[in-house]
Amino acid sequence: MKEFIRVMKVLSDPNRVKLLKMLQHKMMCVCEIQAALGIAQPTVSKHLKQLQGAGLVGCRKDGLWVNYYLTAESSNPYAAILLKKMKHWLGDDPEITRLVEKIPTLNREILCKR
Amino acid sequence: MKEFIRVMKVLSDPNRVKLLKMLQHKMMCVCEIQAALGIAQPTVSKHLKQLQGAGLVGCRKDGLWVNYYLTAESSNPYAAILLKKMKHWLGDDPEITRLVEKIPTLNREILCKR
DNA sequence: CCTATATATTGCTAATTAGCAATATAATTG
DNA sequence: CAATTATATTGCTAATTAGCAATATATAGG
Repeated sequence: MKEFIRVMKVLSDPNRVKLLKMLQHKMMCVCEIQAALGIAQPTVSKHLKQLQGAGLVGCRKDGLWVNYYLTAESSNPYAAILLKKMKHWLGDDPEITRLVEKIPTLNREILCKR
Repeated sequence: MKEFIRVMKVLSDPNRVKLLKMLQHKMMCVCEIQAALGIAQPTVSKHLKQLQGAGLVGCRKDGLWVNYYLTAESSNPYAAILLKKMKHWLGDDPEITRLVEKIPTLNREILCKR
């Protein structure tokens, strides 16, 4: 029950959903996500921590950057199923499409250093 | 997006999840649900209203009673899919099984009148 | 129409949480 | 090791919400 609730709770925030939809297209670092969503960096980190706690995303350090990605197989079964379902969802949402279109223009070399 | 968030938010409360799992077995009136969950009647009504708003349950009046049931086909596509998925979920959760076992013992004629 | 009863609504409180600014940590570079 | 930079953590505030008690609404029976 607790596992289920955790996934549902994590999926009930628009910014976290947008974040997952972006990660469907590309591994991303925190500053790229921050630029795309237009929210403060600590807020992004907090969202990512929750997504990680629910088994929806994982990360790998690469120097100063930390790359976040969708988990291939989660320890949380509800996470795995919902992630799969979400691939077919919200693809036509205007807010999501606008975000996804923005992804290729993000350049972490330029975005950072501030 | 809004429809999706709404379903996820509604599904991220333990009492609402328990309620749905009970409705999988039987149509129930408010006082039966109240007795099963052990929470105040207005709280039950509020949960039911949210579940209804997300397209997860419907209701039909029968005299003084109002019978709530899982929606066969919801206007909210996410609701429909999640309801279907949930049929195979949490069946082995101890809290859920305890609740479901209690259902046959509930008698609305006795429960009410207070 | 008056009473009883099942459910809905309202008003309130305590707990949770998304957001930010400030600060801490960690890794790279000179 | 000192400076820089990407990310994480902490502390705080405003907004949301689960819960209850009190009250309102609606329906059945006398």
